[in-house]
Amino acid sequence: MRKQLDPKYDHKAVESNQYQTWIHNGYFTAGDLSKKPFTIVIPPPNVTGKLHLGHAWDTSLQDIIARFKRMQGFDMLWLPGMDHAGIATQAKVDARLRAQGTNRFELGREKFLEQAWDWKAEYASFIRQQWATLGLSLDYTRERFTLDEGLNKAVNKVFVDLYHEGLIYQGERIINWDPLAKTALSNIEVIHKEIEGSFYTFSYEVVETGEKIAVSTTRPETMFGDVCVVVHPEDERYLHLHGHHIINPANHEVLPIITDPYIDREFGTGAMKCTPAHDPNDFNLSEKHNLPKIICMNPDGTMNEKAGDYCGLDRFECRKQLTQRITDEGNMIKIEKHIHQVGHSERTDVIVEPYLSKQWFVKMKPLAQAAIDAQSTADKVNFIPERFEHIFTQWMTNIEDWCISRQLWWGHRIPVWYHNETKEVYVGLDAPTDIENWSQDEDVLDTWFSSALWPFSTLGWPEKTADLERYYPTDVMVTGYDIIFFWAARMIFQARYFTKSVPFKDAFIHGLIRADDGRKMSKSLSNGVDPLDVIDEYGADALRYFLTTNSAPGLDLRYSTEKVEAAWNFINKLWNASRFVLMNIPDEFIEEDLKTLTLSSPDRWIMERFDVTLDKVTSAMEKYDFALAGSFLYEFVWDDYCSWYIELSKSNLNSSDEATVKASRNTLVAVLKGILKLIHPTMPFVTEKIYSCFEEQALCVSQWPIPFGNLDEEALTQTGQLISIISQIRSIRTEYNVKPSIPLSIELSFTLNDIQTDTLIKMVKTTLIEKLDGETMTRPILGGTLSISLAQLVDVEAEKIRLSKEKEKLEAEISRGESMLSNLRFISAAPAPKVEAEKKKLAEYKRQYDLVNEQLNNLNK
RNA sequence: GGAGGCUUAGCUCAGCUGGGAGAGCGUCUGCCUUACAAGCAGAGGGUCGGGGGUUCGAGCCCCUCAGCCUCCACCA
Repeated sequence: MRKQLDPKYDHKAVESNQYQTWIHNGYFTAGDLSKKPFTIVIPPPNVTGKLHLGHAWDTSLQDIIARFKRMQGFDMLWLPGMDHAGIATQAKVDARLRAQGTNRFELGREKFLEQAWDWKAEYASFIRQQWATLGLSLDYTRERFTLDEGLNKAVNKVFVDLYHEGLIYQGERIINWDPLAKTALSNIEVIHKEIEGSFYTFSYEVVETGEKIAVSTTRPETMFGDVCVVVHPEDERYLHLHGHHIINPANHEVLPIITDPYIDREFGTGAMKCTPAHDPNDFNLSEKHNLPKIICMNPDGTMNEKAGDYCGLDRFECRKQLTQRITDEGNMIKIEKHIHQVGHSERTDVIVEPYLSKQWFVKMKPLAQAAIDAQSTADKVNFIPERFEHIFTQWMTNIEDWCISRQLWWGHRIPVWYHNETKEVYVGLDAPTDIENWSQDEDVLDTWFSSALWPFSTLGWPEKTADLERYYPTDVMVTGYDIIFFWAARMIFQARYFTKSVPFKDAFIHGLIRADDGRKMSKSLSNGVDPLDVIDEYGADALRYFLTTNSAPGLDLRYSTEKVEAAWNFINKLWNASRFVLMNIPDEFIEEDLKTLTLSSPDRWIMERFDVTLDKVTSAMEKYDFALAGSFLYEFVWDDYCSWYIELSKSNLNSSDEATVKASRNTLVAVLKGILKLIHPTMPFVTEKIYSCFEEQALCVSQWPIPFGNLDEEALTQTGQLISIISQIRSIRTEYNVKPSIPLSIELSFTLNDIQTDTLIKMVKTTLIEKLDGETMTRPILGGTLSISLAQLVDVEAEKIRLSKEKEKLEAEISRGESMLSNLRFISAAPAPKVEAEKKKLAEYKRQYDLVNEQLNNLNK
């Protein structure tokens, strides 16, 4: 008994259990050495929480590519994995511990890490479940985690090698400090937000002359770390003060006045306080002038003993109290509103403190330059859309050294040991043998340090594994433009350096998903949409179709319930069309080769339409333009297959001629199966379900369609004419308000066969007669004319108006065509097929014009 | 201060190398036609942000103006 489909499409019934079947059969396990490999590694989601719509989008795109390539006959490897997400996960575990009334310091490093691993296990299984719900064709036999042992080896190797090459160094520099997480951050982990602050101008007394000068700052609390006041050497206002001293109004210490051309005379008062330990520019000045660097804050953002009475106070509270005191002492000149960009921690959102600290850095210039240079060779990363390459190269060009050490516990421990007595530094893959005399660096590496190695470390690098050999470099990386800097760029330069190749040939960049109000989805706005909720209501197939067919490449996507519904409706359409096919084939139906059958003209017509669609869809998918592919499929399924072919096939299916019935059944099935294949990458569940009614073999491992190649011009014309007649009659019925239930008789300038005549009756309740009596009107249709007796119509005047409009339209078309074709520059410059097409069109318009004109004259008689 | 994106039908958006303006939703009209009323068949609706230029031909290329958005950036 052939499998049947439920009368109603129920996405829950369709989507449950399917995934397990795929996985159990190992359909997604790569390794068929007879095929050409194609590789994608998943951008590893953070184990900080459940996946959001952005992930659903990103992974759906990858799954489309993976399923498409698999069906095209590639040995498809889509490697899954997750990211330990250092600071983000640690913050989550910290929060959980806080809720349990404890903290990581009470637990100690080891116990804390156990907790973190528990957290990871919990969320990893949740994420895997979400992947399953989405239907992602991942090879779980190769799943990796950024903190697993193999990746740790890769990380250590990279660190040690770069260190020995002089590309990793330890240095005391101004870094971005997160006082809440108490760790250093890299530049891109700092979010600059425009906020309204105050611009304080204080009065400083010059020791030698007793006069007062004005100095401004936005951060008065850092005055405890000031070491001098700097003016421009040629600033006439201050020439007489060179070599003099001032009194710091914060702590009344005497500081020198120095000069440096760095100072912008136009800004503020032209006199700048210098705080080397709390400002990168001031730091540079201090290096140049050999000034001391005074740290006045603790790692948690409170003031230290340098702040005197304010010691222990939070930096912002100190700011408040200090400015009050200076005001009380009469040294406040003014406080102005000041709008400026202030750095915030990406993860904790607190204001970042520029802070002098000893950290590990990657020297970026040589690495970046190599990556940039390679982009002008054949062995480059193709960014799709192209414009993202400029964003990449620009960033790489202006890059600063990368601060990679983090004062966290959750992450790859830095492979550096310090000798307990000699303080000697040892950097190596293995711990020193006399380990008892050494202490390992307490810090861990930036999460992105390990993510940067993801495309090759997951395949076994630095070991020369078979997988690495076979699947690397990967073919495409799919990711959002928001992490080009964080991730894509770093993968590229690390791969370049360590594997001497690109990490991926294509970088397919998509946008961000937005809420239906057009704003970013965010917790604070509570406009976020949970993919699982959407799937529950509409199914994963509908969600996937929505996500992948509703935006242009590289642009953002706005969530829209209506469009998810439209996707559901499309699936419903496909479902019902499939039911129609199943209803019209007997249980014992066995497919036959279409070439051996006597195909009707609609059969050939739909095959030709399919071939055209196959071609367009395939090439759109090769270009990752899934929106375009989706619309081709939508039109073909809904318009060509359902609205026309199924309707036209009904007469054939009812035919008394066995061969006609057989051909029609076979065509219905063959084209439907082709459709299922084309749609499968986008909507795997419903297509697999329907396909199972026709085939034993799973759709996901079936072969991508090949063209029917059964083109027959005459058959195409015949069906084209039939469609033209039906459309014309439908228009006439609407124009003259002739109810569909009222039969019409028409006369044609050419003949139709019995089945076509039958179709006319079925579809538009119209019969064909040889010669109409009385007055008629005649309309042009494809390759001929259609006449209808005026007696059957209600309103002759309306026809006159319509004809006049039609005439005007045709006149315009003809004049357009004629002017184009009489233009020598067009004839010579335009491509020949274009010119031919225009000639053909003009001839057809002229034919129609003559007809319309004649009709109009008749009616006006 | 740099860089990029967007502006097309009432709404949300497509429009690939320049060669007759499209879709979904919404609106109007008519249909329970045995795959589908979450459907079917028709219809209406746009001087493609403004201006200029290149071209035989511009939604698409160039210049310019305006509005919205995003990213990058150390001005105290």
